[in-house]
Amino acid sequence: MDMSKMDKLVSLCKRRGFIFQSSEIYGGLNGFWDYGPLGVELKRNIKEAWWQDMVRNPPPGPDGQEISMVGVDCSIIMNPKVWVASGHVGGFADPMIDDKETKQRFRADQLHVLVAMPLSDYQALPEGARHGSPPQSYGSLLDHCKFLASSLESSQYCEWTPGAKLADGFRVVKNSHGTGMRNDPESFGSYKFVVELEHRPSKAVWRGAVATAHEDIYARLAELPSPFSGKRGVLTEPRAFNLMFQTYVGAVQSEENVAYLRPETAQGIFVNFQNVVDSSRMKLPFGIAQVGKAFRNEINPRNYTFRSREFEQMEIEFFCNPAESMKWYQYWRDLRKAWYTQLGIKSDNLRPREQGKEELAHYSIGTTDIEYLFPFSEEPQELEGVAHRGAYDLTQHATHSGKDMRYFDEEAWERDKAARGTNSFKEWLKTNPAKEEIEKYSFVPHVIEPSAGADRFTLAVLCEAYAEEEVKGDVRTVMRFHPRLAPIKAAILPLVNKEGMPDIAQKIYRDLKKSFNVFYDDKGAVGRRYRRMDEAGTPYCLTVDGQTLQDQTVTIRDRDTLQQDRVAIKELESVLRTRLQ
RNA sequence: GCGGGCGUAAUUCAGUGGUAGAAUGCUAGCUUCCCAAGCUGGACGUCGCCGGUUCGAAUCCGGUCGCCCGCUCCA
Repeated sequence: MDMSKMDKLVSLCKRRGFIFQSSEIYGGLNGFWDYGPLGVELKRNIKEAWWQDMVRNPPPGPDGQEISMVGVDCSIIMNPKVWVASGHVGGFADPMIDDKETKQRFRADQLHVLVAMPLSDYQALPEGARHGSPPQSYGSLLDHCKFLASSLESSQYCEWTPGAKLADGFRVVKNSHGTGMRNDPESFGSYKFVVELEHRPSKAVWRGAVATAHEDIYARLAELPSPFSGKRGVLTEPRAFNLMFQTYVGAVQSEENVAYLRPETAQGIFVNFQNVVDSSRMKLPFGIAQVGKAFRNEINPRNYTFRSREFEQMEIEFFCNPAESMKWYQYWRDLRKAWYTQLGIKSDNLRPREQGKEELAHYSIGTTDIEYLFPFSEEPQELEGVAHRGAYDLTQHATHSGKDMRYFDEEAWERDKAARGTNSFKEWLKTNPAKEEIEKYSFVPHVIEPSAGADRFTLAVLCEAYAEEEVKGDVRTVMRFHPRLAPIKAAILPLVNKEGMPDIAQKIYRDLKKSFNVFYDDKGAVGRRYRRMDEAGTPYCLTVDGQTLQDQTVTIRDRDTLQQDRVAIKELESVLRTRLQ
């Protein structure tokens, strides 16, 4: 037998009831998984450890101060405008085009087809529609695309290679790997037309732009040269890859009541920002946390539960004064890494990785991925992203909802108002103070977002825990969970099924299960029962033996060292409590 | 979505056209005072699903679903 560690782990998870394939008896469903009796305990323990350590009892802040944290639990389906504001409606629905020959795939909106047009027409384009800067609004974007499409009739497509020979008056200004689009109309002066074909593999500023006009432009895809080979006739029709799960609210399925299952829990926090401030007397800095399901229609779920279409997030949005935001960013980045280490993830396998500038989302000032080296990959994979999101989200929601998302710093105003010569902030505003001065008191908070994957961490814990070792010529498979996370905390075992041992063991079991998830087992030889508990990752086994009958003590076996100590029955609860911390 | 591989018991696998197997696990009883021991029994598979070829299909063919690997994707 030569199975990889990952194969053996997957097998154990199925066999012992950690993880099952969703709806397995019907052939499963790609990208969906169920947690079995042991898995659900493990995942609950993980979520509860997170809530306890981040929300109820977070460690002190960078200056030793108490951290203020509260939770919310938001609906999965929200007003669809939320997802317009967050950018998911525009950014998450990506039609893709394949190059049939080279098997390359790219987002349709990364195929830029700029068509010939007279210079005067170019100059007549709205400012935002000219190359180089993103259109200011969705509307102008649409207009721009339509305009391009309507001029297709008079267009001529360039060949792939820059400098390729074209008809008089045409030239190629860029190739696929060019950077920055030519935005200087003067340079077009000596040419009647400018023709350009571009494929931009990097994150495009014009996301969705051309996609919105695909009926017009994509009708001519067959004539377009492939950005990879320059060959015509190898591009497929764009196919929609809608990464948001869509549904309908109400019984009538019409365009007006389309809604989405949330692709992240974060937006529920942002839209409730003012509610929490108003209802809970929260003062900056403070955080709002949420644990919950999120849904993404991944193109290709892979690697066991790692990339699932339904998954659970543990997210914090930490709101702070912009002036202090970098301090808090560093605080959360370090704290989140330390948390994983604390729960038994070896630092060798844990890689914090600062994202490069070119990787960052356009709104992010900095992002650190906390990555884990899973056995299924040679590259570390993301467990959590700690992102400095600036004021982006609250500003977006302020713009789209028309609601004020600013925070008023009463303490700062109380401190300074005498110097400002008035008690009323509103009165002071009438004196037309400088913007920077106003923003000392009233501003949109910056946000630090530690966003962790509950299922990903559960998988990391499983991978990290799996171990095989040789004991007296036999292979022992043991899940070395941190005791806080272990699904079963202790097993209670009568050494043999006679002399009243089962009765004593049952009584111990009934007492302990009020406080811990414990397991009673009297089936088979005790060695076999120990091994069964090793596979379940149970840190302690309590065994009732002959001596128990004499002195009311039992043995307590340590999963990792196999050492046994004697403990009085009446002290079991406190001993366990200590050892399980 | 593409290419390749695979799908038989709870698990890991054997079985290439003729009555579905092994090991482990599970289970009942005996034994057993400490690490998958032993003995004697037992249960468990419409061979992923649908269709076709054939007298006859786990086996051949087509489709489909799922899993794995590589691309691709992962605001």
